[in-house]
Formats: sequence, C-alpha cells, structure tokens
Amino acid sequence: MNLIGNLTLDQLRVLVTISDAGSFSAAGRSLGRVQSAISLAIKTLEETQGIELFDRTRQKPTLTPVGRVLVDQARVILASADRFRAIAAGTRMGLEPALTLAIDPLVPTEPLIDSLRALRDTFPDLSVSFSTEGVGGAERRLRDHSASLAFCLLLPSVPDDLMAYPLMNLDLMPVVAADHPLVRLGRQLDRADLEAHVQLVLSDAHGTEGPSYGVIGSRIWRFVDLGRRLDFLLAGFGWCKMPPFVVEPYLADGRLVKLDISDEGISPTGTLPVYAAHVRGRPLGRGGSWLLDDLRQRLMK
Amino acid sequence: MNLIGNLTLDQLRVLVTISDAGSFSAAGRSLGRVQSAISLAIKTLEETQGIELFDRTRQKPTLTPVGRVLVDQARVILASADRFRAIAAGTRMGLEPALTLAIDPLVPTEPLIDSLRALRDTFPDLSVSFSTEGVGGAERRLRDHSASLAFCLLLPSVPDDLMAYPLMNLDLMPVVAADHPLVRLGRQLDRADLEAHVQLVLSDAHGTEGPSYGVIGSRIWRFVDLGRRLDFLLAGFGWCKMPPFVVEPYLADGRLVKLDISDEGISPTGTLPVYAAHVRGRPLGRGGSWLLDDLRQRLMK
DNA sequence: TCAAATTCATCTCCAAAAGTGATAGAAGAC
DNA sequence: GTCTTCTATCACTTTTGGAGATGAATTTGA
Repeated sequence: MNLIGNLTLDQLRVLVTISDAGSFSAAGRSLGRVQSAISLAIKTLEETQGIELFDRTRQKPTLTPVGRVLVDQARVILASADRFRAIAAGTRMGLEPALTLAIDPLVPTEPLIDSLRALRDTFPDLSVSFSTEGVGGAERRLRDHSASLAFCLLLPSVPDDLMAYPLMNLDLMPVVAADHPLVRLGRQLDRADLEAHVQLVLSDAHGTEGPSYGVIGSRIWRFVDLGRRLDFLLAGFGWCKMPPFVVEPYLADGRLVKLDISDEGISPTGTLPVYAAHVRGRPLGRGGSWLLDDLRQRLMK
Repeated sequence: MNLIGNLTLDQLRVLVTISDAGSFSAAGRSLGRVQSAISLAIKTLEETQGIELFDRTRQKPTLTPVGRVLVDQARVILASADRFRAIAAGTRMGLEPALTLAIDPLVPTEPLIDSLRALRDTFPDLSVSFSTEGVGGAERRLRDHSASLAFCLLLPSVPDDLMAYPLMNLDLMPVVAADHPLVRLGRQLDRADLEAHVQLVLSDAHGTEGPSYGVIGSRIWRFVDLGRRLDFLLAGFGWCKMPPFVVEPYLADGRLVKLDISDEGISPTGTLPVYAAHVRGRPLGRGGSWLLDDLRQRLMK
C-alpha cells in the first residue's frame, strides 16, 4: 500500500513511546494496545528501514546508537505532525490559518506588544506575520489581501470598503533640527516660512502617486522609511511632522526643536486617529477578532 | 487503528502531490494510484481533521486558505520524514548515525576544513558534531565515548587502547611578549633563565592532575583556553610554547618574540606529532573512515 | 453549439495491513 | 529455585485502503 518507503507516523509514535516508557509492554499499556502490536510495529519499521533499532541481546530491548538518533528524529517529525493537527484544530474553532498584520510606520508599536504577547499566549499555534512598509502600505496590503488586519492612518477619510476601528490618537508635531534656519527666525511660523524650506515627507514605495496630505509647498523630499527620514531630519535637511514616540529623545537632548506654527489649518490637524482596519468583505478570524478586542480593551483604560 | 488522530504520512504525501500536480487525477498518475484512491485519501484526511482542504464548488478542486497552510506544514513534515529515512539508509550502508569529533586546542583547524567540507558534500545527511575543550579533552572524550574520532597530541606516547594515525607535525615555538625581561637578557637562554619566570601552561579543565609535559620550574599559570592564554602572553605575564598558526601575526607585528633556548632537551622536542585517534574497540563508521582517509590524502601532498 | 475529454465522487470487491489474544521461552527479581 | 516480567510468534479477526467501474459535472475544442 504505502509505496513511498512504508514509513508511518504511527510507527514513529510507537518508537518514541517505547523510548519513553522503557519497554515494549509498557509502551503497549501506554498506547492502549497489546504488546504484540507494539512488537509487530517495531519489527515492520525495522524491516522496512533495513536497520536494527533495538538491541535484543538482553531481555529488555535497549536502543542501538542509530535507534537513539532516530528516536530524536522521530520526535521532530511528530512535533511537526502535532503542529499540523493544531492548525487544523484551530481552523475547526474558527481560527484563521495565519494572521497577517500590517502596520504603518507612523503607528507606534509599543501599545501593541502587550496585546500581541497575550495573543501568542492565547493562541500559541496561530502563525502571525507582521509587515511594515511605507506610508499607505498597510492599507494597500489589506486591498491586495496580503494582510487581514492593518494598523494605519486613513487619510483623508475612512474608505467605504474598509471596516475601521479607531484605536488611539497620534499627535504629529512639527519638528526641525536645532541648527535649522527655521529655528533662528525665533518667532511663530506661517505658511510662507515653511514653504521656503524643504519638507521631509513620508510616501508609499509602491506609491500610486495619490494626493499627499499635509504637504506644504513644493520643496519636497520623499522617504519610505521613517528611520531614514529621521536621519535627514537630524542632519538639518528640512522639517516635518513626527510622532512624539520617535522624536522625544531628540527633543530632550536638544538636537530637535518643536516648531511653533501659527496656522494649524494648513495641514492635517495635529491629532490624527489611528485605526485598526480590515476589508469589509473579509471578516477577521477568531484570532484577529480576539486581538482587536484585547487591543481596544487595553487602550480604553 | 490509528488512535492518535489518524494522520498518516501517506495522506500528507498525497496532499502535497495534489498541490504540485494540480489535480486529484494528476496526483494519482504521479503516485501510480487510481484517482479514487486519491479522492478517498483526501476525504479521510478532511474527515479526521474536521476541516475542508479543497474548495469543490468548481470542478477542479482548489486549496482553501487552511489547505494552503497545511500543504506547507505537510512539506515540513515530509522533509523530516525524508531525513529519518536518510539516516536509516546511511546506517544500512555502514554510516554512523552521528560522527562526533573532538579536537585539541593546539591542533590547527585550517588543514581540516577542506576535508570536512568534502565530508559534508559526500554524506550530506551525516550529522557531525565538533567539540574543542582544554588540552587532553579530546582524548578524554574518546574514552568516555562522547567522541568517536579525535585530533590531538598524545603525550608522552600513544596509549595502547587508542588507534592513532599521525597526521602532521606541529612546531611549538617558545615565545614571549616583546617587553618581557627574558627578551632583555639578549642571549641564549638556559633552564635556569626560564625557571625564573612564569610559564603559561595549557591544562585540562577536568584535569585528573596527571603529569604535565614540557613544564619547567614551579612558577606556573594554567589555562584551559588557548585564546585566553594568548591574552596573558601578549600582556607579558610569562612565556610559553605556541603553535605558529596562532602567534604568526604577533611575531610579524613585533608584539611577540621567539625565544632562543639552548637546551631543547628540557622540554618536548619542538616538533610534536598530531594524531587522529579512535578507541580500538570502537572502529570508525564509514563517515569517520572516509574523513580520515581524505584527510591523510590531503596532508600527504 | 455539441461532442469529446477530463475531472471528481461514490460504489463494490478484494487483498493486505494491523490489531487481538494466547502461548512459549528467556531474563531478572526475590 | 520460584515467580514475575518481558518479547517473539502464531492463528484469527477486523479494518483500512487500493483497484476498477460508473455517473455527473465541467472544460475543451472543433
């Protein structure tokens, strides 16, 4: 029947059970089978593999050197098989086979990690993947179905095809390097002041060149990566709005300075809502729902 | 029969074959079975796991999301199972299940790596472990059967219970830091000169306090680790004999100096044989023999 | 558009695999 | 030396799972 080498998971389970229980008979008791079934299983395994697993010179069979190695390997295989069953069992309970998350670079990670840790503890067999790309990347991943849940800003407004739950507010503060000309002006800044200088803007790598929000003037440098933009910001290349969790240390040591801008209406309001979102037509599985609930509960407090 | 969840390797092989071949029928052809057998195997798998692997709304079944994940997991399991068979097959051919090597710290690694690379290419499924400990550690590992092949010095002479093959000669040269008093003497040194200064000696961590060879005088600092001894040597703490491959760069940049010793008889001859050795009662398996042959052939040239 | 080919599900039949229970012989335990 | 425990083996029975055939549904191609 089994033309591919006649190896079965059952044989492997028998093998490791013998190794754990100490004898064929004990393994039989442990597995709820008669001893002869154990004997036969091992005999078959030995014959199909053409090797000797146990040394029978003494009454109680002892593992041969190969036997020991193969028991270890069998444990590996059985562990993988258990994972297979765990995935299947999770699905039976409504758990998605894999939870794919996407997060925009501006969204702070810190509030999420407690929830993600709890998720891991609650669904240890749920495989989670986590992607961060350029601004707008999380939303795009929702749309091309490579992510089932996104944490992102949704500007200018929440699209109709997405189900979005506001999670927290992100204060974007305009900042610039301490040695930048804008600082030397020493007064409240208006639109004209800002237009005269380079603005460091985050944009999507796969950018469909959609309209950019919060962009003032035409002297624009674009970045996909928040960290790299920070490098240029610190180097005094231009100004931009940054979330506090990124720039706090630099404000503290004086390398960055907060800009005092008169007309806040020239850009998105300083406080932006961060959403958790998924495509309406693709409801979250049990793991995603759990994560979302846990997250909102934690952020409520 | 299969009380542990009724998962079989055969079902998994069928599953991935369908995924590769594109249809049940094609999988049947590929596996040399009739299509109904494939249908039945998948049906059984789906029923025992309580999940739907294929979407049957269309004629040609397509994998469900869980199905895709489980196909990947099945590949993992089958790869482990293949490794199980490979280990068994190796043993059938006389290959040891695992080749455990031990090497003394003084023995240079460089001549071995070509052979070890060739070993890996020849026996890709042979698992090799490699241990380096203090001086004498390799020999001890042979004796307690935690290594099957050792590369080591055997002083004062080859023990009777070991089978040893000389591999190469190791020139131990007496060296000391350039700013050490022994250098300032500026003449050929005799035993009395050396006795007056600290000697940095390698010894075994699990040392049975056996006699030490090449030890002169009583001002002894002992090290298990060659690298750490080198630190103290460079710091000018004392003198010792070192293999050239270790000290060459330091001789070149002048931080170490070779000592000119008059009476070589006071210590083991400057040239020591490095042996490959195994316990007589435990012959090498095919992998170990192959490695030894290859090694000797390479060193012959 | 219609026939031919292909695909999968299902049914019956059957062979082989694998478990049960009993027995015998060997090795330890007391 | 007896008693227990262990494994191997045998006959018997159950069950699994493949072969082959059939039918329905879909795709392909002329």
